[in-house]
Amino acid sequence: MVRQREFDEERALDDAMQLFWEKGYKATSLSDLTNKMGIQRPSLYSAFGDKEELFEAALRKYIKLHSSDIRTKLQNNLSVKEAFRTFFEDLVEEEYKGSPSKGCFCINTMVELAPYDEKFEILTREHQMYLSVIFQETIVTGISSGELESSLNAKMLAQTLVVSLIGLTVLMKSRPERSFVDNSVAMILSLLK
Amino acid sequence: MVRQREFDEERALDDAMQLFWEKGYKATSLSDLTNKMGIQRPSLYSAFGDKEELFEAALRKYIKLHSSDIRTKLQNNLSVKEAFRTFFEDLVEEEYKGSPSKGCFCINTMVELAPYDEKFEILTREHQMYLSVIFQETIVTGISSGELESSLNAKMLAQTLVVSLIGLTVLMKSRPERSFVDNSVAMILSLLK
DNA sequence: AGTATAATATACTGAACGGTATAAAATGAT
DNA sequence: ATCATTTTATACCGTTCAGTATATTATACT
Repeated sequence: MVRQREFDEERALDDAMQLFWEKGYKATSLSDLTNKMGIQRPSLYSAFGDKEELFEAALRKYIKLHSSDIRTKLQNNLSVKEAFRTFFEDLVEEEYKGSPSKGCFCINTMVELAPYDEKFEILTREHQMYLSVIFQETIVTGISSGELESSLNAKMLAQTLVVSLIGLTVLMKSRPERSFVDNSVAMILSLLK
Repeated sequence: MVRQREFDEERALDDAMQLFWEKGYKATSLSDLTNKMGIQRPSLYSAFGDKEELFEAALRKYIKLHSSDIRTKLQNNLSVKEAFRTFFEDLVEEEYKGSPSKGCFCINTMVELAPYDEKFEILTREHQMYLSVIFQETIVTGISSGELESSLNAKMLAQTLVVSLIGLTVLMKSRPERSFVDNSVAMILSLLK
């Protein structure tokens, strides 16, 4: 080893993640990437491979962060109902305060790439399955503690919450009236009896 | 008027719709379009304007077809519960038999373009609102006939069903285990009491 | 039949794309 | 201090992109 890399790989990957997250795969050019990452083209290729490999690394990083973020949010609350309520309400609040957020990188990828590339089909599917497991565990906790009715089917309910989360996230991209989203959240949460 | 157009505009627009629906805006090139539509580039420009105008026309056509298709499916049934059940189950069945379908053109556009172009934000939002109205009318019918409990909030429920429809459509792009989707559908339908 | 008009087909434009060859700059090991 | 090695920076590659200029073909009207 002779000359050391001048840029922070993790920092550069984070910049790439933000860009792909915001604009998607096709709409993000290599010039966009090198500008945002602050590195030259050959440095990008030597460090991350081609555009698709960089995208995959960025998505994997997002999925890790997203998973632990959701886990934290759901566990940061004594009440399970309250945890889900603040989780969904914060999701909505984040989207409606000021300028729109970028939505979910994984969901964007499900739409843009999953149908045409098995690698991304699997990656995004496994993330959704993982989220449903986190949800399920949280629901089971609520049942065990007596907060939720023992008649609830934790797995089915968790899967339904994942579907609802996806639906809300995508719907909000069209910026519907807030009441549309609020009503849906309220009704979805009513499933947690 | 002197020389008449050699191609069927409506047919050509339908071809463009299929292509944009399948591949999205950016991933569909003008060469893809002229090949599929069977016309030359200048014919396309003179008949439909530029790529974005053609895309908008294609999306508007899809939205019209989709609206009336859903209206038909929901009204083709004596029981409201049964109508929604077959609607959602057919949606899933269509996706899982053989090769995957193209999903929903409007949802794809919500993800790819709505956040960056107000024209498509409005267009897609209004379609989702329209769908929720169709759903709401159907639910009200069920309440009036006594099939559904009068305590149901038709509007909230309809909006929730739209969110669920979006979530299911997007989730299926990652081709999850069928039970994941079936469970969600069953739980969503349980809201129709 | 001749002419005006509009729709074709061909070929081209400049720009942007993803990716890379080449060479200069920098550093650890000897 | 020199050398081997790897990262930089610049400039370039062929390809594809959306869009158009040009010229040919076909039709309706006179």
